[in-house]
Amino acid sequence: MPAAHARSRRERPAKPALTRDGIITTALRVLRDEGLQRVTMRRLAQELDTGPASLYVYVANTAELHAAVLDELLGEVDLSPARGAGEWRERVEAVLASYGRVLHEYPSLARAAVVARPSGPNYLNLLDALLALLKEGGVPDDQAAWGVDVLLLVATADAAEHSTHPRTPHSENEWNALADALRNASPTDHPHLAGHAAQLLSGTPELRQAWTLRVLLDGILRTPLPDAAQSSTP
Amino acid sequence: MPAAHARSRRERPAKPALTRDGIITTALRVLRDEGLQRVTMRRLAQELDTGPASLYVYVANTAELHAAVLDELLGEVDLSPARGAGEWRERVEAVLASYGRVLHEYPSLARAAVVARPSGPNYLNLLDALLALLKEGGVPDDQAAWGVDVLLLVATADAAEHSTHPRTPHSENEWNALADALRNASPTDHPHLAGHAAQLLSGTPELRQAWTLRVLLDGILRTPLPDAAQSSTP
DNA sequence: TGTTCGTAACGAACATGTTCGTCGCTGGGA
DNA sequence: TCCCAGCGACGAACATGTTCGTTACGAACA
Repeated sequence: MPAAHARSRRERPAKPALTRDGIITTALRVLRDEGLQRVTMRRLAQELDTGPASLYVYVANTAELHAAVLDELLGEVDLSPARGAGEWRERVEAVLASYGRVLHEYPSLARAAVVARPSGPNYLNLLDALLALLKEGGVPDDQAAWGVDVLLLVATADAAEHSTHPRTPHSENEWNALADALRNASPTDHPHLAGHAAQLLSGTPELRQAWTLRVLLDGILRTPLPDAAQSSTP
Repeated sequence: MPAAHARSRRERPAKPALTRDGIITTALRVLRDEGLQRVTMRRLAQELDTGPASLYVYVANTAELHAAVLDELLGEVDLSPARGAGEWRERVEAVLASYGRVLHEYPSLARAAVVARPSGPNYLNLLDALLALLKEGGVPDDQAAWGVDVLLLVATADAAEHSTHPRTPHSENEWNALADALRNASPTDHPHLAGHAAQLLSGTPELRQAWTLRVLLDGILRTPLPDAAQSSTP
């Protein structure tokens, strides 16, 4: 019955052609309206009046879709500290904190970002801003180039780790599992853990992140690249 | 027809009672025999002669199952450098390299580990070994405590990122997408990216990991904890 | 005008994760 | 000996991700 199909097409001439951009735009709308857990292939297909299979021409899989969505969201990261005044370390901290805040809004996106890193314009803006700050701080170009990668890796992984919903009992239990394990560490089996549980578990996520950032900036600033790395360009 | 059920039970008196340990052991067997992609709830249920729902009493979800499996696999990490002789930094590098090698064998496990960190005995051994090495290197106790966390976070996230199968064209494409984006960066929009693509993309994963590790160790060794962190124990 | 052919789109199918309501066994009390 | 209450186990159901083979459309050509 081809007539029925043809007619359904004719009746919807306004239907936009399937496009990667269109898919991502729709994904963003669904994300804001119903949350990330509703940003599924099927839901988007329904929204675009097609079948799930059609989307796979433009998007490799759900993870890549989420990464693309994240890239759009990255437009909300506040890069103004990069152009402002003040101590460069604090400004790096401000930019990464803003990045972290965006990731924390949509935890699953952080997880997606660990695997499939975005490469859109907003991500490039972020890279550029961080590079500018590092150079301003006197970090040699090559160290800065590798350094931004590590900074974003840590920020992303950190968000992914701390971003299991506060509501789920699972994360609570898992965290307690580790905490209990540390507190009950046997002095003979794990001499360096035993008695140090408090230290290992101390600090708020914010304090730890701030410290980690200082560790990284300090190390990036001081550590020259290995000699072998000067000319290799894959 | 209850008789059928009863008889099937009688005919299999050797069937072990459902146990978290049993589930994980079975998961390990399936992992070695058929790869991680076959370690599914349904496959395990079939292996244990039960339904998928039964497993959820002992395992919260697939991610936690994978984390538990990873914890078992962590037994293969070579911790002998921790007890050996030599420069402590190189021994940290050796331990983390071994850890990375285990993760690289089963990429999805690395991804699982970013979200749900293990807390089993093997993980504790790893923590203890790293702590021992840091202390040997003269790192203050509190800095070492926070430092091991960062070290493992980076090692894990790094494995998760570089561990998309070499076979899938997706990862290849995504990497090229980022590389192309960097190479074509406009000098006006991204002044710090333009012309520096080579630097940003240079180096083998191994060289970058080695550098990152030096960055971290150097920073961990030098950076004292913030004052506010001395007494907080959540 | 009528035919052919490549490409995009599609419907249906299969495997998976996760949850819900029910069922059957087991052990303790009358 | 019989009953029953609690609990672990279970089957079925639903939503999802992903793939396969087929189909409709429009452009090039005779």
